[in-house]
Amino acid sequence: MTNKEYADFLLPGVEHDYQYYLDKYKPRDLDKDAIVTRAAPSPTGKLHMGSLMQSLISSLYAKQTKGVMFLRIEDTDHKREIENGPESIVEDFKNLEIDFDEGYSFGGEYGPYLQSERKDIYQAFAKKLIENDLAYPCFCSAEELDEIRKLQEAKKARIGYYGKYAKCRYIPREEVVKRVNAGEKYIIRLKSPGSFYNKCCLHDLIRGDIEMPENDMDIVVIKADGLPTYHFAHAVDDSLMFTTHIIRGDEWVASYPIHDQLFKVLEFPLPNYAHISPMNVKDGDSIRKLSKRKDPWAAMSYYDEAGIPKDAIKLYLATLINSNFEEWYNQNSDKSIYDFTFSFDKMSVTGPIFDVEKLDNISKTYFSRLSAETIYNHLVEYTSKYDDEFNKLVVNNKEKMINILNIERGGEKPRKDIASYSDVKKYFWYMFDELFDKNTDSYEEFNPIGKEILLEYVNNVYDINDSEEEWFNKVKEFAEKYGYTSNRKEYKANPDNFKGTTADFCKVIRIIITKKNMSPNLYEIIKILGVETLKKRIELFYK
RNA sequence: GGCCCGUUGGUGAAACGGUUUAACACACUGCCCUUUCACGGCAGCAUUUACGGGUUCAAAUCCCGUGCGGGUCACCA
Repeated sequence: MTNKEYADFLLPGVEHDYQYYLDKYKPRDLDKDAIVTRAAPSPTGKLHMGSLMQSLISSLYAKQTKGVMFLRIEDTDHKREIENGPESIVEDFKNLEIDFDEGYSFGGEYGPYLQSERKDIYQAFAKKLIENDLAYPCFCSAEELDEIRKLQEAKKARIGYYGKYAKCRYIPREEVVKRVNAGEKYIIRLKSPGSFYNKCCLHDLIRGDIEMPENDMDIVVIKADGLPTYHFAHAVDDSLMFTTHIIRGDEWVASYPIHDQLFKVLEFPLPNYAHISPMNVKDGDSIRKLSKRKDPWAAMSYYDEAGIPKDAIKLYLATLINSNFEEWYNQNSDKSIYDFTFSFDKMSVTGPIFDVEKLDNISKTYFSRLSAETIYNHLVEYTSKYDDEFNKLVVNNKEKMINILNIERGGEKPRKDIASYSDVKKYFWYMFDELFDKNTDSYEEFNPIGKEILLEYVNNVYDINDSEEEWFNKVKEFAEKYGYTSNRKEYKANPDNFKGTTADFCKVIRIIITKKNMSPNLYEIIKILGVETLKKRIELFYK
């Protein structure tokens, strides 16, 4: 039996040999510096902050080098897969506005992009290994493996399937044939040519050079279901798909020696690696990895519900990716994150702590730079999904809503208060009678003024056509008549001589019409609300 | 336990042996502006880079050790 026949015997029914695939996938025709990268999620759940971070970084580098970013679904573990896994991932990426140039559901020359559909490809390369005596079948059961582990623990030896512990490595070919023919189940393991006492070096783009012992573990290459392990799939896929940069979580650093060896043994050139640190979160006094279970804000759905724009999140992540991004962006606020040149060596080796307050600030700044029309459009979209009642008001009062959003917007110093689409209702509910009338909040405190005085102001003094300056002058004059001085310094010197300042007078009006001490420009609010509403709310307050 | 990584203020961080009395941004505090709250402006906020040694004329930066934090050791990715 030749080696080739032996390989066919162990992995029968494989349509093509590896040379076929080597010929089939041609190198990409791209600029020399173009980065080809990918998102390679396993369909085991929803996308979260960590996935966004990884895919954003990948897409940033692909875009800025005119490279390619593709999507590959790593569905080699059917046990953990959720229903509609791949579709749900595509959907999530769409919502996050991460664009792919090719990949699962996007098409491309290097597919299939669903690993379960590449079984033949992996097996073809596994056969190559067998032919070269670099892989062998293993008949060990879970129990046997467990025994080996226990033995190693007792002897304080390194744990794993290697060296003399790799007992199936030494089974003669004749016996293998006999056992296979007898129907025994087996998997394919790498016959590791490495030694624990040799060094292997990872040249990481972010972390620099890391020296580790060479791999000497006979790791599994093809599992019992015929599908590859992550390690083997990584080597085969990223070679055949011509990925230039592997950008992935740092939990993979430790298995780099395996990957290094696999690429060599398969005679593939090594790609570049960039291992990114996971995002952390402060939990009391300790710091831990962001957790899908414990941290509601780890899930992207949290931001969708809260109405925090994806672009604001990306802006925040960009500041974590390259800290000099923020300064650049503050000077180039009209540009997008894709206009900034990110670099690997400015990326931090330590995992950042997710800072909700910083996100909040960035989101506020982001909103302050949007036009009222843009916010309006997104608001309609947001409320249609999460707030029917408000959605009706927003849709039926388009002009009014835009006017409201326009208060203190534009110009050099736009107002910064809205940080999410849900904030709009929180800050402006009182602009709608429908919401005001059923609101049960109590009025914030202030020193009262008689109803007659207020009505006198509304009926005799206020004119909706006044400019802001005219309006304010009239307010000052009127308030002065009732003991509210417009001279702040005078008031400070002798507070007892006055009932208050113009500010105190305005406060009364503000609270009566909004219930709150905090609101945007009063003049604009009254103007949008109109005299009738003003009167109605005064009546309501004194009722 | 083995292997690997990290450790600069409340947070993200800059600094790549001397231009550092450790940038910048967020948060916080105070003042100013002001029709409120914000925004904005100004100022303050690490006597010092986890700790201990060493190398050097010179260390946050290089080396060693300790502590602490993290990752990884699956037929999971």
